[in-house]
Amino acid sequence: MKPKVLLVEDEPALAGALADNLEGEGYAVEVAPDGRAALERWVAWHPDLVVLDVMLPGLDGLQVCQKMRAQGQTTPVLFLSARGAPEERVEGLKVGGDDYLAKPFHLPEFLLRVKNLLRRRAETPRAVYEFAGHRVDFRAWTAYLQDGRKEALGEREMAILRLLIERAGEVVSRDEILDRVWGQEVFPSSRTIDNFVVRLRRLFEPDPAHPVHFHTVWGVGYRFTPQPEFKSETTSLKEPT
Amino acid sequence: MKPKVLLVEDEPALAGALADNLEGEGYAVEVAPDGRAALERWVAWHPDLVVLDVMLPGLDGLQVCQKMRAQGQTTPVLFLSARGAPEERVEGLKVGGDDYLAKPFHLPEFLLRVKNLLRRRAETPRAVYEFAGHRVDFRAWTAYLQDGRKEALGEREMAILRLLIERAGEVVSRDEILDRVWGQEVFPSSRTIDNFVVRLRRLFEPDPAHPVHFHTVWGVGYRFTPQPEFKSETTSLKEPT
DNA sequence: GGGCTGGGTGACAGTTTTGTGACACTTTTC
DNA sequence: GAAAAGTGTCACAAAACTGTCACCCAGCCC
Repeated sequence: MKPKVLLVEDEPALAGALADNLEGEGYAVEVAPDGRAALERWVAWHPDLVVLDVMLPGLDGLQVCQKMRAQGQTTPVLFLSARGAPEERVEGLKVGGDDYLAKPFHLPEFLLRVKNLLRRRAETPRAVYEFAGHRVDFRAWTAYLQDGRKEALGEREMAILRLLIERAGEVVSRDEILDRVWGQEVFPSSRTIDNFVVRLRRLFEPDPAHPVHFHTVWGVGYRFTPQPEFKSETTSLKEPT
Repeated sequence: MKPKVLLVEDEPALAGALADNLEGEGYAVEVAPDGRAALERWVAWHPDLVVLDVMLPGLDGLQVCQKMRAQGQTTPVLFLSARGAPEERVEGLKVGGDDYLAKPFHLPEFLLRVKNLLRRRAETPRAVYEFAGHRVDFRAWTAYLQDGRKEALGEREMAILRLLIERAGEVVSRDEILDRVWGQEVFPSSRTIDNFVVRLRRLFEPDPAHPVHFHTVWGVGYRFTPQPEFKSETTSLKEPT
């Protein structure tokens, strides 16, 4: 899956240009025009890197970074600032920024620094997920099943699994899966997604015909549930023996 | 254990001052006055971070960094340079540098950036690595195989081996191998990496056709596993942590 | 210079993954 | 109920990717 970059910049022209360039490098980009929007997108989207302008209307960049760090998140942050005063740079690094670049900057340098910071993404510790006795290692692209089997995961397989797990408990629509996993350009047939879900069920479900973890939400998409819970509202309708 | 910083700077006054400050921050510091000495100390001492002046007598900083990267080493590198031209910064980042600071710089900023870079990696690279009865000596570019044979390793061969070993258990993508071993500018064909892996397998795998250590991760890259893992289908014993 | 040696390339033959269409089956809607 | 819409599965084709091999090239050491 493409690395996700959250770009926080209030000047539309610069924001647009940077976004284009980042997209050209193969990143998924979202733009937030101010601090509040930045925090909101950050929580909702879980970007892999935040590019943060220091001067912003309302909440400034430093405060945004501080807020994020206060929540124990280690998402790398690259500061951008018009004033390149050393004291300010130090401020930025002190509140937990990982890099600091003064405007106006050299575009290739910016892109390289972004790439550098993202390189660390693979090293995040939160790469193993466990549920119902299975263990999925996203770094090793491997699933250790409950029964001890070890299975290698394909790229798409992993992407879908990761997406569903990230949204555990929520319904993820087919459209969104298509968007996230395949990108806007490609449109595989609807059967394709099903196929992958089938495979996931075969791997993780005790009884693939009666899924406990990978629920189908009719007319919309799928929902992943770590624990086979019995929610009164949903199960009361029909329960086959 | 104190983080080890190798400071490569030919001007004695500056070198002394920086060394003092770094030591004041609690790092163990060694100083190398030129490129050749830098490589020598690097091999012998295995620092956790290299602070590298770009302009050096003889071998310049960029070349030093390139040499280190060509050996698959991922030790973070912080470049220092009198000329802050953007093109030069980009050069530095391209050969695998992790950060770039223009002289004259603000001391607190320097110290913060050092701290930042050290935050990344805790594990110290080892000079000699053993697995499955083989022993690899990265200093001597030599592998002592399980059966007693002794094999010389080429530079690239070593670089890839080292990179994979540093990331043991993790998938290392082809892109990343290219980046770290060859640098951003060179693009050897995709077959090239395969070839080296083939060679590594021939050396270290009991049965090269069914690799136990150098796994292919389809569509992405390779993964090194020190311990031969149990085959999936048969046993349901206990799992590695 | 002439033969090594380590690196790098292109071709080719596998492999594995991904995507598709057909078809049966379920759930909704009317 | 019956028609319509949406899903689960399967076999199979199309792509994409990897393992090898023979071979080329550039330094390097006599």
